[in-house]
Amino acid sequence: MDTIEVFKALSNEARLQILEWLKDPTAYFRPQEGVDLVEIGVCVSQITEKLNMTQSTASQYLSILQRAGLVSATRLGKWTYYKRDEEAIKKITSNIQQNL
Amino acid sequence: MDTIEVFKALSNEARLQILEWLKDPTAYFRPQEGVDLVEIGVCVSQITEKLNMTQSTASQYLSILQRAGLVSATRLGKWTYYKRDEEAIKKITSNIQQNL
DNA sequence: TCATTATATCGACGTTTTCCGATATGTCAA
DNA sequence: TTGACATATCGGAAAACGTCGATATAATGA
Repeated sequence: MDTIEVFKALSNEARLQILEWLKDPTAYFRPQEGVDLVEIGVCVSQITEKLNMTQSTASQYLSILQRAGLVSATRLGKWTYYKRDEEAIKKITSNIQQNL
Repeated sequence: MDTIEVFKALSNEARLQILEWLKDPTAYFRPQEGVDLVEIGVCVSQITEKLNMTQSTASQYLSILQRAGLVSATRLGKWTYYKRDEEAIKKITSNIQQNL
């Protein structure tokens, strides 16, 4: 768990926004054909749409969040679904709490 | 309390190092003529020395930490003493814990 | 007042980050 | 297989960051 990578990932308004939205996917995203937004996650297109940035940027930002261990990805057919990794986030915040 | 500024301040190895040292000043810094390292803080020269960077950089990094609310500064004579603002840090970490 | 010392600020330059458009890859359906 | 769609990756321009040396400011003491 590289703390600096986590802080870097969190040093960006758009990425914090994504994490925020993913806290309550059904509140922020349209329901998806036979996919449980909460269990599986939200696809890149929907995040791109809300972000008001290009698909390229959204994809890269999701990658950064994933590398930092804050979200996880699941590929299903054409779609990649991203969701928060609450376990990991709990470990990270408790680590920050303890060591900062 | 600007969260992003905090994360940016923490996205740097040297600045994290400074925060770490300031947790236990007497362990990492020489005693200072009639100044309580713990109560008043550590002066810029001593931090510069340990950082292995220039005085300019140390001063700027301390400024960044201060603007993020992580440390506070006290000027006494020629010296500026920096110490962790534990109150603020507690608020910040608890805020991260709660909102991340 | 002047020299000295501690700190802050300025200007610069290389590196990293931000964000984009273009294109490649993967997947499905016809 | 081909076309269409979702996502990832590449290459780049502009902004921000990391870090320095030089210089300005503040405080002290001779």
